[in-house]
Amino acid sequence: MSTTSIASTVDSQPIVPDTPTNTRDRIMHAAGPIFADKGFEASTVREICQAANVNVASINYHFGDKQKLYHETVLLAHSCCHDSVEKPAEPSSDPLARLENLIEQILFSMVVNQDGPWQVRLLTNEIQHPTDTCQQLVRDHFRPFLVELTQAISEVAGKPVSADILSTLAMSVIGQCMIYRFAPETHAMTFCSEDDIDSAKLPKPIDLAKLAGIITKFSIAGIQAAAK
Amino acid sequence: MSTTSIASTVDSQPIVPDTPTNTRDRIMHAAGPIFADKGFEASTVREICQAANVNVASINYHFGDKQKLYHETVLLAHSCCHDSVEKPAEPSSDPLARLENLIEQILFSMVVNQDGPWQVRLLTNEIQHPTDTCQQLVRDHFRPFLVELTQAISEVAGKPVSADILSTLAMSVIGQCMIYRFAPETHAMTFCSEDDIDSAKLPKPIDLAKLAGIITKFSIAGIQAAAK
DNA sequence: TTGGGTATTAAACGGTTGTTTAATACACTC
DNA sequence: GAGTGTATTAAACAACCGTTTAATACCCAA
Repeated sequence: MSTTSIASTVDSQPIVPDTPTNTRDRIMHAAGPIFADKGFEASTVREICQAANVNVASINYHFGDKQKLYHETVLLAHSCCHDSVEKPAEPSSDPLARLENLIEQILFSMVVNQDGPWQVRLLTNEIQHPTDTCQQLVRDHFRPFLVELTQAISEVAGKPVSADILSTLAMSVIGQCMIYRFAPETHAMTFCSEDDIDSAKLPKPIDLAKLAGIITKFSIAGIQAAAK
Repeated sequence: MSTTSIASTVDSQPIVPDTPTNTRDRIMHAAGPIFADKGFEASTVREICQAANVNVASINYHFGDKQKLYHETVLLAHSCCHDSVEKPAEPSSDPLARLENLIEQILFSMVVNQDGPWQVRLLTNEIQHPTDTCQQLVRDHFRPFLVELTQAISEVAGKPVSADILSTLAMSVIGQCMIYRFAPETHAMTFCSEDDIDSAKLPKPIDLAKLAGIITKFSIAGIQAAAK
């Protein structure tokens, strides 16, 4: 509508544009938050197309059907999150520092984007109700990350511990972070006074570094206690 | 159909019968696992009625509409779970023992009923996407439990700690337990080999006591480290 | 037996779903 | 300019949704 002219010779087109110009991307960026908020079944192609300002038939034309649109949207969300997390250039040789960095990674990638981007919410839904799309995510993303985490935990423990215990410890670390993603509303309802429920949702990004520090200290002590 | 005769004078009718004889209860017990598996929107009144062996009009007759059926089903799930958790008759004076018992309570009430009863799954869904029904649950169940937990943590810490830190520690304890509920499939997919994904789902009830022990030891060390 | 309240049923209701169709608009090569 | 392939559109499609209706079956007091 606005960019009809000659500029289609690529050039200044970012990989993930904020306001995508082509119809296909516009549909996915409109579908993302809707799928994330309401789930697959409750989201209708009509509201997605209305949000994207495209015709209802566009989804079937560009993606085949609603299910395939969902699949591609989840993969897009994954690639966005995967890239946005900042990893240190050189992994520290200190296992404690490495553990703290890993905890920060989980916390930031899973919590910080709360009310902004929709990608994390969509991925969290997949974690809980995995579709075929999720297996791909596990293989490409979660498992490699978990190998790193388990290695760091093993070094923090100092002594050798069984694989079972090791995976339990990893779950404890992950659980401490993920709870802030899984139960934010309930967390607010539980801790806040009855009146200002909306006021205090998730921890602010400012506090996240401090939160990561607390969880790290908590975890280091827990890991070393389990190794004794 | 089968029990048409005189026995309607109550007598041998349990409060929560396994195979409810009256239509209203049969609908709720059929709706529970369906709502838990597929969510509110994706569940249809027709499949619920088919599972309950009742007419489609029965839901509207007995509950008004689909939404009210959902509400009553969640409340039923809550009352079932609430009653099934075993609390010690006398709360121990030892804060460590009390913490371990609380962790066992979360773990057992949230994990042990995995593939059997549907109640926990339904409640977990409510925790993440709270409806009006959830506020009632928080007030009646979660908040009182959290007061107990926070009190135990405070005593385990020994020294006085700020309320902020205290609630963070409580979240760490809860998170370690809830992760086994929130991400069971992903957990299996991540830790198991590619082939036998279905074989190892959640920890068996047998292992849950051991798991509770590990989490407790982990948490005690973490709490005391945070208090230093 | 009669009358009335409750429970259950088959059938139909209007509305919405995801998807398809057929026509149109556009950009480009020959 | 004719022809071609792609992109977009309004309209229609059959199927399904939650809900309503009106008729029927049942039980029990009068």
